[in-house]
Amino acid sequence: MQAMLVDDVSHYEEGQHIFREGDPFDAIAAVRAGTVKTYILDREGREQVLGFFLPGEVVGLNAIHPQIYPCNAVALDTVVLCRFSFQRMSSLASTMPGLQSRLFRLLSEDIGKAALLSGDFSADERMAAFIVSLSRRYARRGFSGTRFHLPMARTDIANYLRLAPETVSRVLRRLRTDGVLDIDRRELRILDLPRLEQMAEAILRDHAH
Amino acid sequence: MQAMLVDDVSHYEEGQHIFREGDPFDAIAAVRAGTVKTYILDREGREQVLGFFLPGEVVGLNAIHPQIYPCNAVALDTVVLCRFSFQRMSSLASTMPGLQSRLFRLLSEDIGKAALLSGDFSADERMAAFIVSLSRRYARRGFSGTRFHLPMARTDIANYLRLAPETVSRVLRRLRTDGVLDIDRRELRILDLPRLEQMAEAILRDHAH
DNA sequence: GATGGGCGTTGACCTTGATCAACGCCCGAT
DNA sequence: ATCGGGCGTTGATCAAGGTCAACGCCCATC
Repeated sequence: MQAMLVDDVSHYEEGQHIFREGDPFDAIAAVRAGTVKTYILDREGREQVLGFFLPGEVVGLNAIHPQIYPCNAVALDTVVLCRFSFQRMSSLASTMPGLQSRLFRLLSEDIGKAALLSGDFSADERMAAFIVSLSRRYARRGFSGTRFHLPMARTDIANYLRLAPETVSRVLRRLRTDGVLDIDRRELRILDLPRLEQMAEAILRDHAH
Repeated sequence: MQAMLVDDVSHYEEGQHIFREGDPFDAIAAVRAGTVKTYILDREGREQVLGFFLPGEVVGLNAIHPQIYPCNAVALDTVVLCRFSFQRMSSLASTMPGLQSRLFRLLSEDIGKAALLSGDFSADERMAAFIVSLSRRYARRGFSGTRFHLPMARTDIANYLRLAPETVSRVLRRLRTDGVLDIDRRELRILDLPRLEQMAEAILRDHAH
């Protein structure tokens, strides 16, 4: 069924844009490999990171209405994307309840995801939630959930979590000192996942499966 | 069409619960009159406000998946609700593209709404955005956009905006001192809407009509 | 009328994370 | 090999808003 709907498989080099704010929305994009970052630029041209998308995840769902991408998406490393025509997809959804229900589900999950940062959480909690979320998403796709490479810069993590980069460094150092994780630049190893999950639970309570 | 789908019109007194966390999801609830607050309770039983729903707005969309309400909804004053069976609605959506498209739109708008608080915004910006958002939503339904009664307590506003109640009082006092608005307990009058909108624009950029 | 509870406001003090100002490391270009 | 730029880390200081501790107002109940 999925092969039936794939319009396009495309490759992007690190730093290439997949879509830009204002582009017309016509397809749902699923990441097959690599990592995608979405961001907006504010009035002064400063970047605000909205999210990171790992293999198996769908980018740009919030463009369904009003059919225009409200943000930019850029490849953080080499990315492979599968595109599904939304027009064709929603027509088929009319006759295939399973597909319609799948779309409702994806959209409903995105509501949950957007709430990740809307709480009043400490820097520790945010950082823990970010790491646990990555861990779970990598594990869900068959990758290691305790040892992974961070494809995004500290400044991007900080921006996404609405923290200063200095604070990200400090929290990571504290977590390393406490024996919760080990980190060397972008190589991360989780040493005490239950501890991290405990720190993250207030944030991730809606996403425990 | 809408009359065709209405299962139920019900009334709630102030303080009555409309649904509770864990209740099975079976219908979409549209507010016809009054105001609804949604909240969750954390592990220690503390309340976290998730949103306020005005007349014409739909409560509980994020329950579509996984068919269980993830939060509580309570009437802040006398509330009239219309319920639409989601089962029937989604079957009909399969054959009526207009309805399906309307559902996608409602869900997509909810993603946008959840992002309201996910940024790194000052107390002033949050308060301004809250007031402008209320103003626009009241105006959209034909009520006055510059003079309205706040149906929720300061503690609820503070909780929703992730601020302390003292801070809400202080910001409102500052805005009154600056001549931006006048407020006496729950009666609010906006005196300088452009100024408020300017303060709110970083937050509301995604929600401009 | 008196009392109690809920709500909102106010001032003083405290805490968390941001800002500012460096420094070190790594990698690519020359 | 050297240099420059980007990235990450570290320490000192500052600021926004939270916490704590009141007080005043309003309304319902007795």
